[in-house]
Formats: sequence, C-alpha cells, structure tokens
Amino acid sequence: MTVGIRDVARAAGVSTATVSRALGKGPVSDALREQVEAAVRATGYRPNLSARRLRSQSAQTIGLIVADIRNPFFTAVSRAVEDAAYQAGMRLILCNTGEDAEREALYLRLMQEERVTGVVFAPTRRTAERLRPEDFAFPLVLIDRTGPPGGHDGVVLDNVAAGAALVDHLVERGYRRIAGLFGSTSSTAEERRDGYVAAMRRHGLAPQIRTVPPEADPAQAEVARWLAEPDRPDALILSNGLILMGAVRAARAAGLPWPGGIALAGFDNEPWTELVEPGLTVIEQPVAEIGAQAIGLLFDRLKHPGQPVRKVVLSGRLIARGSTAGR
Amino acid sequence: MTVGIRDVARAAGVSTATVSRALGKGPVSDALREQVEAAVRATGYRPNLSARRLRSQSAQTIGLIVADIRNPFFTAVSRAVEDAAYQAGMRLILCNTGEDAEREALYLRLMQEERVTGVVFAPTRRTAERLRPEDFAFPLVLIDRTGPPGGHDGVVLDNVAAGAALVDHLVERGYRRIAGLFGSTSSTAEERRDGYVAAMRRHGLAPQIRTVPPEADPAQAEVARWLAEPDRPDALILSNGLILMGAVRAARAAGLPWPGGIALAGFDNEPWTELVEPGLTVIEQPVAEIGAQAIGLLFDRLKHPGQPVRKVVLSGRLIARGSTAGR
DNA sequence: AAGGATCCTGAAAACGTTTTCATAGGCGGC
DNA sequence: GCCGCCTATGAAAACGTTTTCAGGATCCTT
Repeated sequence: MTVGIRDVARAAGVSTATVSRALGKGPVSDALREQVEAAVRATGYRPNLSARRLRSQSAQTIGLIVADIRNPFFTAVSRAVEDAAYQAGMRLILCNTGEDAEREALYLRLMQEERVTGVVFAPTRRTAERLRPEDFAFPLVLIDRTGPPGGHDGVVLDNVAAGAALVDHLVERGYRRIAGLFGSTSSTAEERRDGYVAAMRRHGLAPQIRTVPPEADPAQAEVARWLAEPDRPDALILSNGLILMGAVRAARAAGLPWPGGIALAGFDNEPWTELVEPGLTVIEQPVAEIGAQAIGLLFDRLKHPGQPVRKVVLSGRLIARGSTAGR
Repeated sequence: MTVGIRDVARAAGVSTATVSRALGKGPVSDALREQVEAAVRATGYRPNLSARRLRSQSAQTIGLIVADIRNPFFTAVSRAVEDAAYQAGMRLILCNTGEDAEREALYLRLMQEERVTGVVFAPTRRTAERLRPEDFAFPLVLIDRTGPPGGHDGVVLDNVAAGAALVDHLVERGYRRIAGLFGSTSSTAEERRDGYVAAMRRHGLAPQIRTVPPEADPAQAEVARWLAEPDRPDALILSNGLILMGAVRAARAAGLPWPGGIALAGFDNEPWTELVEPGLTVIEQPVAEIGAQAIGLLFDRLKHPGQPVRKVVLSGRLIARGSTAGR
C-alpha cells in the first residue's frame, strides 16, 4: 500500500535504523547513504510526519493565533512570522479566533494537543488576563496585545505614545473637539485610549470616547450616529484599520469631506489609506519587525527557559496626510 | 512527566481502551464514561494528536496552498475554507507559495508527509500543467486557477466571460483604446486575457496586451511607463486586485484623474475600490462561495472517489463605478 | 431453562518512525 | 600482536494512541 521506511530499508538492503540515519543526520557511510537515497527515489518514499513527531517528541511546528486574518495588520504580521518560521525549518499552524474567547480557548487547547514547539498569540483582553504560563508546556509569545506584567514574553507597539502622538498632531493642526473611537476587545485599544486621554488632558481638552467591536461595520454605524449629533467632534481618532475604514465610509455617507468636514486619524498604514484622497493620517506599525521579533523571542525562550520575561516595545511612526491638514 | 492515556486509565480504574472509547464514540457505559471524564479533568489530560493520527491513519486535516495571503482575494477565500473545514471538525494548514513553483512543490510534498485528508490549491500555470492526480494519495481541489481538463476537481470564475464583460462595459461607455494588463503566472489571467481579446475583436477593436508579475509594484511601474507613451490607451483593464492597485498608484502619480484621464476597470471588489473616489469599476468574485464550494468538492470526492472530475464555474458580477463613467 | 445474540470491557497488537543498546569491525597505541 | 577505543550498523524498544480480538455478562427468544 503506502511505502514506509521498512520498504526503503528492504530495497536498500539495510536496516530501518540506517535509513532513518541516512535521511537525518546520523553517522552513515557514504556508500550506504547513496544506496538509501537511491532506494528512496525508487520507492517514492515520503516520511510520515505524525510518526516522526510521535517518536521524536518534537513537532517542529509553531502556532499562530490571531483575531482575524482579514485584518491587514494580522496578515502582514503572519507573513513575517511564517517566513521566519519556515526559515528555521518549522511549520506553521494559523488560526483565526474572531475575537471570540471561546475559540481562543479552543485553539490553545488544540496547540497543546498538537504538542507544538511554541505559540505566537494575539489574545483578547479577557483571555490575556487569565493566561497563566504554568498552564502551557510551550513558550507563548504575545503580539499586539499584552497580558498581565511578568506573564509572557511579548512584542507590542508603544500604544500610549502613539495615541498621544495623534492628539498632539491634531492639536497642532488646530483641531480642538477631538474624539476617539476605540476597539472593545483588546488591551491595545485601551492603551491607545489611555494615551489619547492623557494627551487631551495635557492640552486642557475634554476627551470624548466611544467603544465598538473592532470591525468596519459596527464602526461605520457608530460614527454615522456620532456625526449626526448636534455637537459633533471635528476630529476623530480611530484605533485600528478596520475601524478607520468604517469611519471613512460613514464620513462619505454623511457627505462630510475631510479634512474640512471632519478630520480623521487612525492606525495601520494600509495601502488604501494613501489612495483615499487626500490621504489618511495614520500611525504606521512596523509589522514585519513585530513578526520577526515574536519569533526571535520564541526561539530565545526555547533556548533559555529560565530567562526573565521580556517585553519588546516598538515605536509607531506618524504619517501625516491630507485627512488632518487643518481647518 | 506529560500525562498520557495510561495515566487517565489508572486514575479511572479502567483500561486504556475504555478511556479511548469514552473520549471517542465507542460504546461505553454511562458510569464508566463519567469516571473517565472525571479522571481526565483530574489529570488535565490532553490527547496527543500525532499519536492519534498515526494509529488511526486519519489526519483530519486539510491543506490550503495559495499564492499570497496578502492578496485580499486569497485571504477572503481562506477564511471561507477555514470556516468550512473547522465546521467539519478538520484542522487547516495554510501555506503561501509566492507564485514560486519550487515552493509549490515543497508544500505539496509537505502535504503528502502530513498525510492530509485533502488539499485546496491555487497553482501557478506552470505547476498546474504538470499536476497528475495519480501522484497524490489525497483529493486535490484547484481554486481560482485551473489545470488541464479532466485532471482535478476545481472551482473557478468564468474568467473569459468576465474579461469580455469589462470590454463590453467600457465600449458601451464610449471607450475605444482599451488596453489590458494581465498577470503572468496564472491560467486565470490568461483566460481573462482571452475574454478581453475575443470581445475586442468582436467590437472590431485592436487588443493591446501587456503582462506583469501579479503584484502591485511591478504593475505600477509598467502602467507608469505605458501612460508616458505617446499613444497611450484611454482605458485600462487590470487582471487582479493587486495589479489594479498598482495601476491606481501609477495613474495618480501621472496626474491622470479617472475616468477623464484614464478609465480603470479591474477584478476583485475589495473595500478600498469603493473608497477611491469616484470608485473603481470591478468584477466581484464570489469569494465565500468559492471557498465553500472547494470544500464541498473535496468532501464529495472523499465520499465518492470514482466519481468523474467536476469543475464548478461561478459567475462574477460587474460593479460599475465612477472610474468608467465615460469620456 | 437453554441457546444465541448483544453489549461492554480489557489485553494486546498495531501505526511508522527514532533512538537506545549491543555488536562487529577497523584502527592506533602499547 | 594484543588490547582498548571508536565508528558504523542492526535488532529491538519506545513514542501514545486506536483498534482488533476475545471473553464475560446480560438479555431475549424459544
């Protein structure tokens, strides 16, 4: 039926141990190695990874659990993670949770059952809080979102500074009634909100905050409502790319051009933010760097399990475009 | 160390066979089933999937191999595939080839070694041509791209019709110098080009064709060059979303507004195509349907291995926006 | 009441590898 | 020339499950 290592061994006239060693890194004479390789070609042998993993107790696999791969931030990060992982000869399992705590738990359990080498995870706030290192047999690196201090290694943006930077930018351009719409499920959105609030206070301005599920449609609905109110803000800060898109749609629908009708500033420098005339002001996240750092932390942790927990904080970059040109 | 099924068996006072049956679907008395469940909770047992797959010879896993997850078409399709797969209790392995034949071969080999249940694959033209069903122990369903007739099940867009529809639309709006820029790696782009050429001939117009790697940057460069030529076209058809984005950038950079300076029409109804004023005319692909159909074909094939090869052809939908409003 | 059928359970084999352990052979040092 | 060491190889154990096989209990039928 299916050709196994025994068939190769028989074809090569050696033992299965020799075949295994010839294909791996064991010590085998050149003559036998060639015999084995010929036999592999002749039989069309493909090793069974399940058997290999079972016996060697090493999955050579890392798991990546994100909220939604359709969010360009996560697709970009996941490409970086994937590239780094395959570079290191590891396979990748990618999972989407849709910001749902139940599915997060499901996938974490799956990772345990797969006996993965490590996991990179962007948890919801709720899950992040109850994440205990001792529950996992593998290193867990958090990205984008953060957990309680000292829990897991992680790489995040300096969200507080980024939130404040947007406020400073808008104030400098002459806006005063600056409101913020933030995602409801992540610690990231909370931090951006904190930065927004602190900066507003510093400027002696009154923060105005609302919260939505971090998707385009709910954001659009909320912004539409907001813009219809009598004392609507004249500038809006949006806590991620999907919410920003919702806001753009709502502003269009309300017939409010930017920057005159409403100023918009958000997160994630996605390609389209530049194409929407006259361009959207955003904080760009170093997505490739985030992915690469996450894998780096993971491998470091594997090598030095006892090492103290590390958190890498990266800075965003403000890209000023027409949407905040001034009033 | 790590808790196995034997530990659970010992804790529950039963045999490992009973534990296995209690956790699976075997016949076990209610009393023992509860004992086992209690023991599982007490020990924190997690089954080892490698062992399970090895013994049961069933991976319950499907592979998804696409060109680039950053292409929104593929992210949308992959979400649909993932949802359908998990619905059916299957895990998903996602791989990016970057349109590289070598990596395609690598991942196909990986799928064999994983002994996956089935694979959904968007191959490059080159790989599609040499894809032979007898080389694979699992069903292979092609999406977006198609192989030689009779080879594998597949689900594709009616690309010829879609390419022609764009021409018809542009002609109707008064354009005559209609050119086409197509991806160089997929059969899909070829079919769209064929549709374009046929429709142009039908209208008595001369086709103008160029080809680029299906990414934004090469497309932008090519379009920039094209638009700088003396007898530049007055309408451009772009064979996918990334190429369309490159063309948009190039048109912007050249100071050519649409639809006056240059008319643009492309594929993939991505959110941003609506936001780029006055909107881009596109052929919308039924992405969710494509993913769902692919999984459907896969399961059908598993159930009826001898069944004749099926190809599902779905229709695109023309969404006319401002970019082709007429001259 | 006996016989068979049905159901639940445990012992042990099996899945396809890698790894351990033992051995044979070659080689250098005394 | 013998002894010990090192290297390449093979036999067999081990990885953690599921599944087969067989046995014993229970139940129904006659």
